[in-house]
Amino acid sequence: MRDDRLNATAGALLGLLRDGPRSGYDLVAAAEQLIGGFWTITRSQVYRELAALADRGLLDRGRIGPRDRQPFQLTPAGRAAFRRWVNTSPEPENLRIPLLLMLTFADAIDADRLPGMLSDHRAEHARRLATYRSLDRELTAQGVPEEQRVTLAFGISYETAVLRWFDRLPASMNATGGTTQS
Amino acid sequence: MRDDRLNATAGALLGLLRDGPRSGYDLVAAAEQLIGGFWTITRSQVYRELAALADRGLLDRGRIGPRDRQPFQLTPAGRAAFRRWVNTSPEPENLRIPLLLMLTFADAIDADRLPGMLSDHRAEHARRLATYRSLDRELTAQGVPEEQRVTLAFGISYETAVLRWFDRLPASMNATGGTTQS
DNA sequence: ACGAGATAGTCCACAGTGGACCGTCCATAA
DNA sequence: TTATGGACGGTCCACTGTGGACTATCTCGT
Repeated sequence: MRDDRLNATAGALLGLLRDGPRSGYDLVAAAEQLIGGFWTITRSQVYRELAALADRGLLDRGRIGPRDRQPFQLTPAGRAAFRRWVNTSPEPENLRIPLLLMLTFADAIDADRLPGMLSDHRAEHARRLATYRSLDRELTAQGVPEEQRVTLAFGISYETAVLRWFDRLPASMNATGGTTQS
Repeated sequence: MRDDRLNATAGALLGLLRDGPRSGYDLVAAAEQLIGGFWTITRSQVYRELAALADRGLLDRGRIGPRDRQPFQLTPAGRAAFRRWVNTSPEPENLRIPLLLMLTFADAIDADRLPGMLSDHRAEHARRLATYRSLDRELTAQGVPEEQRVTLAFGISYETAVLRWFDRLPASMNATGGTTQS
């Protein structure tokens, strides 16, 4: 029995395919929509993984449709591999935040650029928080259970914390000041 | 004038070398200690980047010391490149959280494994929060200014938010319950 | 005198990112 | 009617990032 472990991306693809055959293109979109903010998969990687999974017999390639569209579907082996993967312990998270890296060197940043840099990033986080909140309200209204909104809840917690952090930066960095909204 | 842009890792290395010559090994340790939680650089990458930076004339290789230790030092061109890099706008952050990915598929996780998985991760975050807090107290006591503790402040905000998120997960997932501490 | 562990580096396979590029199909506007 | 802009669907590549295996060297405590 050969090494049948899956990386997280492969596991996720199998998981998404439980709902039925999809093309690589669809899978990218589905992943983006499901967990975009806290997991990413790129086109390049999806097609690479799909090919590898098909080679390992975990997926079947469907007939090529219009625009070279090729759906993939789970095989029984793929379904089993997914079940095994989803019951392994998740790897530690990985956060890469260039803004924090730069702030480590804040002494070398031109004083007149820093506030703009900060407020741009802050605005982006505020935008995301608003998006998450409105999406959460919408799903709640549609009766989507809490269990299926935990990622969204995480996003809301996270963005809220980030905004608070921005608003508590030392005044010396935050010359333009921050107005906390919503 | 050729393309003189730096990736974030290269920029960070140059930044760390402002304090004087260091070896790759030291740089890994310094980076880990400075911003370990929100930026990472691995051995392999450091040596790869150092070689590339030296080839571009941004670093000078020092004499090889004991244990093949080779220090690198900034050239004037390197110093200038750093200054340019640190004044570019930081790229968007990138968060990869396998736990959230798995929870997206929580319906397929064995009910008896889920609580353990969650509490392990929660405990790890609690540990980190404690570390950050104690380090922050220590640095504050040493008179390190707030400006040099913003990353730590971010860590504290972040871990606090994550713990709150854990504690508010639907009871159906969190069978063992969570006791918020500290 | 020796073994454990820290120091320092090399190398490789794999994973992940972003952009360039290519064709196809469809709606709509001139 | 045509053409054209944009959405769809995929390939390919260079670069960046991760983790582990492997080597050698030096230090320190017993």
